[in-house]
Amino acid sequence: MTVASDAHTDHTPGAPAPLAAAYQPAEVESRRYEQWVSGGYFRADATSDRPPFTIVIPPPNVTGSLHVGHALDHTIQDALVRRRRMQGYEALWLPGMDHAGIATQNVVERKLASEGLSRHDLGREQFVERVWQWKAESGGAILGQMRRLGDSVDWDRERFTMDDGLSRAVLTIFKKLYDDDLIYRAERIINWCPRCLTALSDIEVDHSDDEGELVSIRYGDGDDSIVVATTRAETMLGDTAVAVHPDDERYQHLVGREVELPLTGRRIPIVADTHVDPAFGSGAVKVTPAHDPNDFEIGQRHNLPSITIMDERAVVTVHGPFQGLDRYEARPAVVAALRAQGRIVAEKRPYVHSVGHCSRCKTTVEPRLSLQWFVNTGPLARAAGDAVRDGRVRIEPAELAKRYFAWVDNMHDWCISRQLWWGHRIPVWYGPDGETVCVGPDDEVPTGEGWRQDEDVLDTWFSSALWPFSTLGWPDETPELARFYPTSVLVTGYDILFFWVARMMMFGLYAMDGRQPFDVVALHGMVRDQFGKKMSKSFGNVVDPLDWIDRFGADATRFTLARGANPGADVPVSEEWCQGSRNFCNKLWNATRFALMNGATTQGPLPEHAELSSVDRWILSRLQHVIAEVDEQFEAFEFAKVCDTLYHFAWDDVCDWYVELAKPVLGAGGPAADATRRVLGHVLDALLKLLHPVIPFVTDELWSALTGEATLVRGPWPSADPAYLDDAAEAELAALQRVVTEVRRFRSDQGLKPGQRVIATLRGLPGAGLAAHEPLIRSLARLDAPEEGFAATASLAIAGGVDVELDTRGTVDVAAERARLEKDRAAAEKEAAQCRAKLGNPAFVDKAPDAVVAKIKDRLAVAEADLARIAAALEALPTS
RNA sequence: GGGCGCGUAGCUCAGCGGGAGAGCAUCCGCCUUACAAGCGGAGGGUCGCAGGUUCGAACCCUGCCGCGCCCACCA
Repeated sequence: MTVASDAHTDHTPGAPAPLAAAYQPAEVESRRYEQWVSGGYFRADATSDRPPFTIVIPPPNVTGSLHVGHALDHTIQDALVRRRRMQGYEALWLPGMDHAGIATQNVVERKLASEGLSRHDLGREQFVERVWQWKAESGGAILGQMRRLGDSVDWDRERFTMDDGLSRAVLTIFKKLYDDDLIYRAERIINWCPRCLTALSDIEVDHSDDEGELVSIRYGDGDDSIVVATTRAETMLGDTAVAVHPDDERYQHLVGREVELPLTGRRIPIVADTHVDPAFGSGAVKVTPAHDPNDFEIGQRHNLPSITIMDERAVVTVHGPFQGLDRYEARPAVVAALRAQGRIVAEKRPYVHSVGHCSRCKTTVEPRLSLQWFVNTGPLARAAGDAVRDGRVRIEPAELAKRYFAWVDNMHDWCISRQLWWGHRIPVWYGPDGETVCVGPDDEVPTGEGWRQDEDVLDTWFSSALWPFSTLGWPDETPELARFYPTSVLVTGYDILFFWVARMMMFGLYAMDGRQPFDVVALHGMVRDQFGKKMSKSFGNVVDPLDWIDRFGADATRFTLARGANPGADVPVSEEWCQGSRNFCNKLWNATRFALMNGATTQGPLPEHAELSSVDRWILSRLQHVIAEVDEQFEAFEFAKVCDTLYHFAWDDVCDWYVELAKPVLGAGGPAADATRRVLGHVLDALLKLLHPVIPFVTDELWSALTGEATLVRGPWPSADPAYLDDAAEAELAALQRVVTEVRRFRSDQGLKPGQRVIATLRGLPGAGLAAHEPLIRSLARLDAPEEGFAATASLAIAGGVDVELDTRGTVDVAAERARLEKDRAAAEKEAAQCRAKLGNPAFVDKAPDAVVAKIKDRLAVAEADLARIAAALEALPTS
């Protein structure tokens, strides 16, 4: 039998728990998350008197699982919320998901297609039922991923854009907008997807440069003929005019007259319109009001008829020979027919031009005249712009506000009807005599013969635009709404600044009587690979966050993402960097192990100032700086800097120096050791708290082991205490580090083994303020005290006035040492020369600030002193 | 066609008016009693190019070259 016992059997509360030899994330993560949820630590109380802090999650689409971009988004939000929670705020992070209308419908339709079915085979009701089934599956997977990530969301408040409450909010605002004449129904040109068979808003259309063929066609004959160009020849069947610029002298004589439209026998007018660019092509444009947005507007201006020539599947419906042809069949057929008549005067192939595609299925969009519902965005968009202009809402980083203004200040009316089945059905009923009734949540639905509801559903962004207040109970005046609105920060990628943020602003300000939906919009970038490339399946560089969590831990995954997250900037990540983050977590683990093995404690106050060594005072001073920096960086959403600051403090200051300096003190015992145990406990306590928002699992586990407390989820958050700032101690430790580093460098250059005994004298320590530290320096630099027969064979001149004379007889490599000193001398000479040059320049001495001149003088003095010592050291070298 | 941003060490980036930095990678030496997922040390950059402002420029201004993103109704 041994005395060693299992780590979890004999641990009593309040006593430090023994830690395993290395951090094993999996077990800790599941145990801690369970503890956090069952302890109710993430629940936000609408009735407490703490200051509120609210973030509503950008609801993930129920189309699949979370990708690494979500992991970034969630890590940032979780860090913000966790810090506020530790600071004593009533912190609410509200989770939920988006029904994602067209995207989800497409996913389910694809699944059906693999069974050989279409949605029409099932019918509307059954199809929607299938989508709800899918939502249950996919949504469950997403919630599981959020748990793995460690998201500290309030699970009791989870919402879905199609749950009862949010549907009620949709009806309420639709009615309000309708009554305020901000929603209307009109026949307009809209983007139409002939595959999805629905209207699309501008932002659901992706433009790309595609190859096409530009053909020039002669309309009319003889003196009355005019040439127009098009990439969509089939649309000429619907032409109702030709337009020229009013100032274009070439066509003055034709304006007001008619020409014959080939193939159709129709005669169409020539109109003058300033939209036409006289410099492009022939300077004449064919006008197809029913199939082109510009042409539609020209048609409106000149009272032209609109002739729809294609159905919703983009199949031609007119003119015998072409009837029944798909647009891509009709196009060459029309060109061939025109060519047969000798009307094709020029062809340009390939001709690259911008073409719109359905963002969901990539089908080329066909502009189409149709009857749709629109939101009149004018007044709403103006208010949305003003809220940022007058500073009520801050966009971080500020540069991206320009993009926001460009968008809201030029917004077209928003087409909100979609010819889909999955979504909020438009709450409008049409009566038998043409009556139209908009029905709010508490209104009676019209009954009786002939009444029917609009078949269409609302654009998915209509409901997500309500997210910041609908999730808090609006339209009811709930305690949650009163307490948690406006939300504090909206965290999202800059890619949906327009899609979502601008719309939440419009509806939030409108529904909440001018109160903004959030105070700050904190934008982050896209996650990319280690070479800055976009992640794509075809390129094979996609990272699955769950894979990293499995292999390196949730904390390592989060730290890797946060470490690259500068405001608005893209975040490059790689597996190697995640390994580095894992190593960092393990470093913290081992540092805490060391502390516990040596009796570090967080019990009781820190020792009095007089009992603290300068080493203790140094690390405490550094800690105050770090706390202040981290607070500033958090407030500025500079997560990369937060991580960098804490990484270097933990690894360099605490582990590499403080712990190493503490070892001999702890070994010696006595009051000094006791003070060090308290300081070490205090520093680790603060460090773990500062890191907790970013890497919650490992820090909570270690903090519990260190303090015996259950969890630090509720804080407190450390605050900087200026009383512990100590410039003298910092200067002293900097000098100590210089001496130790120089000796180590000497040993390394000399090829001395770490075990190799080196005896040395240390001169000048009192002058450098290091008198008390000789034992520590000897310990860290592995220098033995001089003994009988000591003879210096090498000398190190160290900035700050310390000389180390070493007796390395039998081991020193004179040539190597000489080379080392020569290199140092060259560096010092360069430094001195630079300083002298500056000081020799009267303009510099005259115009530069005194502090800068004084600094240069100091540098020169140091360099000159170094040169003197190096010269002496070279002199002392054996000549052979 | 407009707008925004970026070019700093092999890679990814920080620094943004007074001594060129970090992480990873590379090289050398170490199982030094918390940690080899570690320790110690080293090498590596005319800060895209050309002008200008300044006592002084990676940093401010102008132009050029090369990248990236966003918006837009190029028939």
